[in-house]
Amino acid sequence: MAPKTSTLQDVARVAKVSTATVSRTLSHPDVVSESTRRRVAEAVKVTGYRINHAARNLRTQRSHSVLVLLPDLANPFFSTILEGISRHLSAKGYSMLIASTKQVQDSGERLIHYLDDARADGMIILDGDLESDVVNKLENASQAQRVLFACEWVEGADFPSVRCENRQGTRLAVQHFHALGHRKIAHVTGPEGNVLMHARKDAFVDEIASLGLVLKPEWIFAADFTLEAGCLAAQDWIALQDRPTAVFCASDQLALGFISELSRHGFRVPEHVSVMGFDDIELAAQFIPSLTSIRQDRLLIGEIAATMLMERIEKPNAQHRSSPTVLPVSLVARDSTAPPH
Amino acid sequence: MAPKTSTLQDVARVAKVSTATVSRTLSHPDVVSESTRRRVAEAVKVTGYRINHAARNLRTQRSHSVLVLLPDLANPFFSTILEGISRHLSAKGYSMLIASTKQVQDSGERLIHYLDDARADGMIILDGDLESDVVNKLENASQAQRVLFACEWVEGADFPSVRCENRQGTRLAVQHFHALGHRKIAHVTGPEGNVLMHARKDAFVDEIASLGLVLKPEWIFAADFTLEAGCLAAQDWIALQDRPTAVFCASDQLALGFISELSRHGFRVPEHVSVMGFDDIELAAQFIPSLTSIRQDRLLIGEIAATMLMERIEKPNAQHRSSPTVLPVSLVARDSTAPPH
DNA sequence: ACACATCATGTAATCGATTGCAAAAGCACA
DNA sequence: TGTGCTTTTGCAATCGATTACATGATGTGT
Repeated sequence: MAPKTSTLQDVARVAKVSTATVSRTLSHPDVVSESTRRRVAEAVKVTGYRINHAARNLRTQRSHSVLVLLPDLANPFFSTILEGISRHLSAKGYSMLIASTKQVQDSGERLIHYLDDARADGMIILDGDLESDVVNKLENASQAQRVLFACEWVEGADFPSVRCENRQGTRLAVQHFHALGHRKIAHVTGPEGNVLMHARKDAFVDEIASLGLVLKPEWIFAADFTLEAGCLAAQDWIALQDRPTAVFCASDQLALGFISELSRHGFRVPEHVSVMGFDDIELAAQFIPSLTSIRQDRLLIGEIAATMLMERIEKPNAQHRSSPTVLPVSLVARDSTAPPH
Repeated sequence: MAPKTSTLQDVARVAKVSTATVSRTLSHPDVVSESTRRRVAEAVKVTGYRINHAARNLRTQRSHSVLVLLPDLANPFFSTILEGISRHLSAKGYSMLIASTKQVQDSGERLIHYLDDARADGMIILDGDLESDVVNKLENASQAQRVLFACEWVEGADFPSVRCENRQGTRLAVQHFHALGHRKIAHVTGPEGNVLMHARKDAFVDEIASLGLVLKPEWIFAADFTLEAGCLAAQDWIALQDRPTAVFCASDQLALGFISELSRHGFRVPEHVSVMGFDDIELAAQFIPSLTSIRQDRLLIGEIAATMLMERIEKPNAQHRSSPTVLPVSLVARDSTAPPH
């Protein structure tokens, strides 16, 4: 007894109307008469009809789904953003596809095709470090409209994007240290070439300068956003003769790794050095010591990204803003920062 | 100049063969002659042909995508599992859809329909706490084949599943404490009603008994898997007259919260109390103190789940094993556990 | 040279919903 | 009752790939 799902035809037969009418009733209820609307509704209930997405997708040339591309699924930083995206999409009847840019099988080539494949109507990219030929192909007029960057972006390309106030966040961080009395402040950067890394590092250098502080070159530790890199940076800090009393890390993961490695070598935070991160991930508040950080509202980033993308998908002809949408950040002061001993 | 993606027809025209032949060349290359195979390959290259998934999905009645359902996107525990699933799926040309069971809009009703909607060929569920009417509907003969549980499962229902050795992991934990010399051991449980919570709690009680240890009722702290619950449990522990010297938490998040709250009240781990977790999430090694935990290979869980599901999707008639696949766990000893002072 | 098996290819129906166009029905007004 | 307009419905083509079946080409054995 295969419960063979029923089709528009079945509904039409039961309601004694044509399939065209059923289809109209379902997608443009206002154009059919009150009475047929009732008949069809009844027939739908009787037959247990469910629309077949494959058929609709083929006919309408839309997949009703959006691809989200992230550099690394296993990075908790992204999960809240996904949650935000997912909420908005599913409320609008869209599905969310996920793929990772770093996966060997998913060479950039492959990812691009989600769009012309009829597999996704648009994509949200959370990774600014795409290979440039991939970016070029995406910029192709027919596609750029349906691609949006969130958190990160590609310098030079003009895809729509949502991001947080990286410069302002960095400024807040430096000012916080300065207000506490720190004068020797270090920075652990993100990965070379990454747009966030540059935005934050440049803002850091600028702000240090505008406060009239000294910045030795060896107080900038090159790293990437990971825990491990934070540990390495801590080793570098330990090795210094003239140690900064405060360290601004470009991500919370970095900061956690940094603190953790320090503690393994007998240094305590904030007694020996103040440390802060960026992102305010869930764990920041629970770490020991709890981590001062720059908070970005990741749920909101996700929701806005989804909203903007759907706008562009559903009204491809409308004039959309081209400047990036920039969301505010705030400083959350916790135990990892204090005045210098 | 819309680059209008080309279709089978276009390829057929260029290669001067019928669309049927092109289709065959692409999906069953062995049935066409060497020469047409070359002609078609050439034509595909010239036209830049990409298969239209919507069309194929409609015709073949398969969506070539799998839905992964998780209780909470923002929980980092799941991300590595997703990574594992994603690797396998994308290698096989499948897409991965993600949805959250806790989302208001996604009432169970809605989730079920991904399958008969032609939106997904199967689903992997990482949440054992589905409402029972949802489970019932899924058990419907035509669907049960295409649903698989990972990590968690539903007691009584017989969907295929992959999980780790929860009992054995718990036993290892208790034995570890016992070997260190602990005799008063507490347990912070998962959420009431959750299958993992029960598996681990029961195993805990059993193992304590079989080692001949005392277990006071107030040494079992009811919680759920979150950081916050861990903090609360710590407060309960602090409030006890006769404090256990070791605490086994049902998840790493719990353990981190527990330790963190203790530290806020001046207690140190492992000096005042040994603590261990379950899962061995990335952060366990970096926390201060680093966390002893029971390791489950989440990447492997994901890969196996995907493999099993695809087996069932692609060979619906084959006889598949019905007993759960159970993966081994191991104990990773770190700094959060030590002999009692 | 004929009968027959084998292999390669083409023809056309099909999956299920949507939609332009035209026909029919309903309605108002003279 | 007839004319003209609006609203509601049906017909049939369409989206693009797959595949059962038919047809044609090639080859083999006697």
